[in-house]
Amino acid sequence: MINEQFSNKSISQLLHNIAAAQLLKGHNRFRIIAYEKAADAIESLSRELYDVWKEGKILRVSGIGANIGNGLSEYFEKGESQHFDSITEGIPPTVFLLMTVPGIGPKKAFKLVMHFKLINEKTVVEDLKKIAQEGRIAQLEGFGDKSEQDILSSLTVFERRDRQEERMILPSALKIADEITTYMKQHPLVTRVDVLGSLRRKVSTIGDIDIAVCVDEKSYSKRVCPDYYKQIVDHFLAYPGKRSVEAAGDQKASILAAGNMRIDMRVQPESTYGSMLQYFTGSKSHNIQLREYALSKKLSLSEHGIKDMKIHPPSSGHPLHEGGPTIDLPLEGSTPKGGGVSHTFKTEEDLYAFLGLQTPAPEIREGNGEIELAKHHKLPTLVDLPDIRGDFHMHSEYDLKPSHDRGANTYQDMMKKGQELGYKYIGFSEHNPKQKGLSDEDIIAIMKKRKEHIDNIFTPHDLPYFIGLEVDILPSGEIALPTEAIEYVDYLIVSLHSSFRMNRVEMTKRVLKALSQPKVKIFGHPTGRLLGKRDGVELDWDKVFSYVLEHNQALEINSGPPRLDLPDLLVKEGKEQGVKFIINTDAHAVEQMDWMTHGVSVARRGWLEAKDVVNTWELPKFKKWILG
DNA sequence: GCCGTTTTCGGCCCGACTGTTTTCAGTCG
Repeated sequence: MINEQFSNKSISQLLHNIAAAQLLKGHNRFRIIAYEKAADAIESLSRELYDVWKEGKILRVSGIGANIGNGLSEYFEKGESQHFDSITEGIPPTVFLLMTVPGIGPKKAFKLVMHFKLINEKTVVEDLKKIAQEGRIAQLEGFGDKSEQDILSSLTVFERRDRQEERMILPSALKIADEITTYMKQHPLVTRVDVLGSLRRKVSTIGDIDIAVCVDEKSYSKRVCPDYYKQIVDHFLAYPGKRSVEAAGDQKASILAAGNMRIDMRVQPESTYGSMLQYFTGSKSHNIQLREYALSKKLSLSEHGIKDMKIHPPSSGHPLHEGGPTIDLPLEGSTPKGGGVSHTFKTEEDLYAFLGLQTPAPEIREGNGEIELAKHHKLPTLVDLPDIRGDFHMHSEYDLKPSHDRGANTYQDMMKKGQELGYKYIGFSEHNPKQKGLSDEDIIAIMKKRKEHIDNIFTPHDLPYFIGLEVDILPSGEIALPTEAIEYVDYLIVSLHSSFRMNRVEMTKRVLKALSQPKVKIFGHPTGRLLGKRDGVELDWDKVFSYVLEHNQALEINSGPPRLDLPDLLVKEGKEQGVKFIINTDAHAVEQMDWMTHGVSVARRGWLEAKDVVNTWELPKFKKWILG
């Protein structure tokens, strides 16, 4: 558990503030951009930057170089940085506070603070609200009646926002996205609707939902009905699940839906839909890198297409034809600046191919080196759901007096579900019997009886099965199971379920000790995080990686939506060191065995191929591994 | 301030929307 002051959100905020301070002071604008890029990179990091820094890898984060890196090191060590402080010096802290109100950026915030002398951090929101109500903002140069009203309503929302803007776990956001998608498809001009952005990239938590709407090509080429787009936007704004309208233009709009989830929608015709898919899917970092790469080839990339800056079209306006189809982009009213030939793309594959790139899977479009590999057509073939041959972390209702919750279904139910899922083998893993009130002899007897029970109920018609157990790692590093009971299992999963706040050195010692016990093959939900509720534990991951590598063990990718643990970035780091993984659901009911798809998404985001995931292996190879 | 298979110097993503002006600046994603 790290100090809130050092959380990614806080650090990102800090760098944004520094960028804003430089903007206000008129510093070099590329320096400002650099700080903003670093802030964005940290915000979308799937691990805590503080942990990355502790591992000495802070400079590996794209966008953090020597200067910002040093500043952050100092900040992490001392809780403040002289360098950073010197940049923000002279800017009242209330400016940064007001910047967090939607619609107020650095310049407006500064202007308001200076003009109205808003220097009390505790009352600034209240003070500004009062000033707005008195109609004094509208009199300020650059402000008007409308912006005064906007500020007033933003402030009101801001006041009761407190902690509501938390991110949603993936399935909850998917549900909202499904509903709006279905709704948008009802419009006759709509030919296709896609959920893009972080949802398509399968990020573990979702901040907002992006959808793209494709309209009938005819409506575009005819151009007899310029209000076609408007009709789509209006349809979107009339969504019954809408709480409020955030913005609305000719081709895009934003609303707030249930749970204050923001939904951004954009309209595009079929002829340019590929560009839209690409633009709206890539993370900010992926898109910026892609555009920079395109620019190095004198190609300018946008959501409408690619402008070739090398060739200038004849003044008659007829575009040259080269490569894909070309049209005069974009729609009336926004002629591209500087001329250049425009190429449009119906599919993403066409777009990437035009740039000479392999198309990266959506899950890895994070700007973490995928563009570099795409140039050489060396992107990995990512593991996929059909590759999975079995689930090894599932809890049945069998009562072995477990230390934690039991499942809802019988072994037979889970076997049947496994067969339906097309699995080739399966593993059962209740929690270990609780130690309180049970003697070692009791536990050994329970474990023996359980094995007999399982061996009795299945026939050769059932899938090959393995008897496992999820065992608590005690604070001492011992496991919560008497050694003699290990005889009655084929494999053990060891997991942290208590004492999460332990320092890095002690925690690493504890985990490695648990991993050294006989028959331990899997480290379950390794960080112990619960999304939005509990941070992961502090561990020396390099040590964990090399230990499991050396002892032929696997790190679990737990598919439970509140966990998604190991996190994708650590999966990627582990893979780079040769670590093997197992994707499990941790199902406590047969329906939850369908969660496998979420774990596969994490694996894909961690760049895993099937060979890296042990439960994609053929039975003989897998058997040798798990019993080995 | 960051970064590199055309660069260790000389570049740096792109467009939509909004409000205030009247051609643009600020903000956002």
